[in-house]
Amino acid sequence: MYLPSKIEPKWQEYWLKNKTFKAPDASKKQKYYVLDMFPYPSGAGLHVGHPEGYTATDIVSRTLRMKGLNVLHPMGWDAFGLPAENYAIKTKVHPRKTTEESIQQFRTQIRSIGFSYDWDRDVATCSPEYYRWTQWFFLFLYKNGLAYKKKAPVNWCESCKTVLANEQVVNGACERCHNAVIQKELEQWFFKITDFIEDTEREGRKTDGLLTGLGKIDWPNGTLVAQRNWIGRSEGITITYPIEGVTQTVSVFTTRPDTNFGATFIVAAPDSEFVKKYLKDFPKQNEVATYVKAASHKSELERIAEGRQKTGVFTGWHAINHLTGRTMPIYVTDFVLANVGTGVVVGVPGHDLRDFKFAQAMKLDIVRVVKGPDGDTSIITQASQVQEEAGTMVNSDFLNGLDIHAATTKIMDHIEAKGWGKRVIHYKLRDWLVSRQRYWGAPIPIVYCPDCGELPVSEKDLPVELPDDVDFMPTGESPLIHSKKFHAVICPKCGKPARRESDTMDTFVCSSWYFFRFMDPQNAKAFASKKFLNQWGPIDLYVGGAEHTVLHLLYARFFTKALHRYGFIDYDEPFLTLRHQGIILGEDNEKMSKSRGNVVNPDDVIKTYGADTLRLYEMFMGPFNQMKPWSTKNIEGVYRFLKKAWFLFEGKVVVDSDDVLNEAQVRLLHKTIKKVTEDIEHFSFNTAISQLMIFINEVNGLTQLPRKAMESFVLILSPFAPHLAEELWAMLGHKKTLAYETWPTFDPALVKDEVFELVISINGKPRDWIQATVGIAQEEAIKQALGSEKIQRFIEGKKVIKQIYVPGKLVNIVTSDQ
RNA sequence: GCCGAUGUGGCGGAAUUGGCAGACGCGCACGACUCAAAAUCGUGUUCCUUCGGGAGUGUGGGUUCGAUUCCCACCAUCGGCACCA
Repeated sequence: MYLPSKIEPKWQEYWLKNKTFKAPDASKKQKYYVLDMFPYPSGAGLHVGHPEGYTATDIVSRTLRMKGLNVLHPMGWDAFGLPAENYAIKTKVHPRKTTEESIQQFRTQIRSIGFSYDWDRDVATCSPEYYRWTQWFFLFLYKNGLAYKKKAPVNWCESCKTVLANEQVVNGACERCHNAVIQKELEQWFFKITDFIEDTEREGRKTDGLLTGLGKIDWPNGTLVAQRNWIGRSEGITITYPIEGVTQTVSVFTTRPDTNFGATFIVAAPDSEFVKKYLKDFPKQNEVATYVKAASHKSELERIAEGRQKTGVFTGWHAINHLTGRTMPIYVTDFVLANVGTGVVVGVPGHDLRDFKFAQAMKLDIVRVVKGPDGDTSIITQASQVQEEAGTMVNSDFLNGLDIHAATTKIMDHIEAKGWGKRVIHYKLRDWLVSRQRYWGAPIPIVYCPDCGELPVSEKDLPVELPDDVDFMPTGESPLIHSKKFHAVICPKCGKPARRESDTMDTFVCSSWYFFRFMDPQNAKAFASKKFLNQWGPIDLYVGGAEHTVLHLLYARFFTKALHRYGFIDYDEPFLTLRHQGIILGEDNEKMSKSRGNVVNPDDVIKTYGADTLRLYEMFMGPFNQMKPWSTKNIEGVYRFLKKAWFLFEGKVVVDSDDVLNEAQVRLLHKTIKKVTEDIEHFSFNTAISQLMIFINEVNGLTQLPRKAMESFVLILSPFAPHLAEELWAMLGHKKTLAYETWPTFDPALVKDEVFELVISINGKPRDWIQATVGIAQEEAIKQALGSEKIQRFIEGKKVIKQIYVPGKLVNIVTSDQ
């Protein structure tokens, strides 16, 4: 009987006890680092989505070990974060307790699936041994001017009582609780990620920027595009205009100076520097002040809810267009974003839809300066006439007749030559706000001394421990502020009583470097030694969900580039190959959720069918990176396959000769080895499994087991169903694990057939099939094809105008219509 | 609106330098074994058909001897970004 519950725990214990998958630091073998995105251990336990990615990396890891590589395959816990703290607020159970329990549960569940992790490298981000080095990273960035404090308008969630990073604001609402996010001015810590957008050089060491680095890594296209868009590089020009009757000037940023002959007004963001600086000088300062105040009270959500109706207020000032001499009224409006360029924009209503709508609302002039592909040169009165993308210049003096792109270059040169403006590059990416007014995170290692000011904690005093005895109810300030024990600190410089920074770090900081810790997890002197960082890094294969296309991956790349710049590591990209798993939907084709009641618990699957079936099923469901629904029925299919394999081996006599296999079966085995090997390399696990099924179906009736052939089969099955494979390996008479046996190779001669079925088609439609030898010549193939009675019937009375032979495949006979 | 992905039987899916559409699995039908059931094994299973064939990979065009595959235009679903000047 095939009893997974008997064999699986046994092998799991064996692997653990013998440290079968320990990755030795000293090895002559070539290294390969396979990493999963480590899970956040939530109280809900493991989800079927977790083993999807973990099985894929496990298949790759097990295969590469058999191919003779020294594989580093670790697992750990992303253990700081809001859910545990929120749960604590609700239930009064300390986050440390719930987190430790969850880690325990996750570890047990993950071990019950038989993944080949090196458990000696297990780390949790909430342990002092770990966050000590998270704090070290903060100091590392701080000392190099890459961490700084700034009063800034920040995204504030009133419900979570915390600041959010731009990335954590979704449609103007908090990513977690979906409450409206408001703007608040606070002193916050930032990491200077923008310093790494472009290529940099320090002491002769070149570090590829976040943009160019994307060009040399093997990542899914969509993720590369998302990163590029998030960084949002745009080349433009800042133009400074004089203002009529006063000495002040106004500077605007534009990427489309080509349309500047059509500029008829200027618009500034309510919270722009320009408005802040000159508000009291505006002739209409009262109206503007009212508008600015109203705008600041609007949340991002309200702005969006207004349906993009354009509103604004005139400042009373007019700027003068250098090119046309036209006076352009300056307005304040909330459709302009303060943090883009100068926060002030030149209005070209003929060729920008937003400007057009504003001009309509404010009854401002609209001038056409571009003739689009439709050839329309009439006065622009409707939105459909607003040409933004393409065309040639009109009504623009020396630009007339030029394509808009050529005109852009020409006018930029002109503006710079005249000294009216300067080319600039603008990025959407902002520096990373890492302060959190929360308890369950790594404390920021800074102290404030009344005399000496802001000082970094000395490295030898790390970790700054997170005290357990605090009231972590959210108040808008960090809970640590109320902990006397935490604050009992003296100034490292003058020895007077000082105050600790009470904010903690964003959990994304913890997860930006965990993959380095796995390379040297016990190191008490450094986050990892240079030797191991360069020996094991970079990560060769990284697998995880596509929800991390910007956040985590961008931050991890930033940390890697910072380490590279200062000589800690020799590589400047952390993840050479990245693959995303597709989301597993519920049986009803909807996203799994408690409220829908369609959640599948992996433990239940293991209980009924075993871990091998769970692994195999998740890989057999469909293409790895695609979204796919769960099906309880389809699990039966892979379970049957494993049972077939078991019954094929159980109680059978093993013979040393492969003669019990016929030639077709031998050929099939070699084809199977080839296909499984290649499919694993291409992440096509579903087709690899179907090939294994084909093989088992073919040899199902065997009464004696040919040793060599069956050994090969067991070895290529083992990455997918390792427990069963170990058991079958033992049935073949082996005493130890197959984990380091040599991966089978195929005989190229046996993969190619000697005869094939030659398809004969007429006008592209297959009509007959005949046996032909592989090396058959074109003339012979066509002759044989025409010799077919069936074919003769079809071409009778018709004129054959062409014959095509595709070697090893088909003959196509083309006839005329008559 | 922009960007990215996807679209093939009753269902999950397979097939890419353009060459037999539907591998493998599920489900279903029939058969074998059984007193019976389960399990297992075998056969069949895209649709239509006058059994000669015909149609067919989201839709409409195109290129080609030949298109699921390449090109153009559209439609639908999902995901991301979203007033970024």
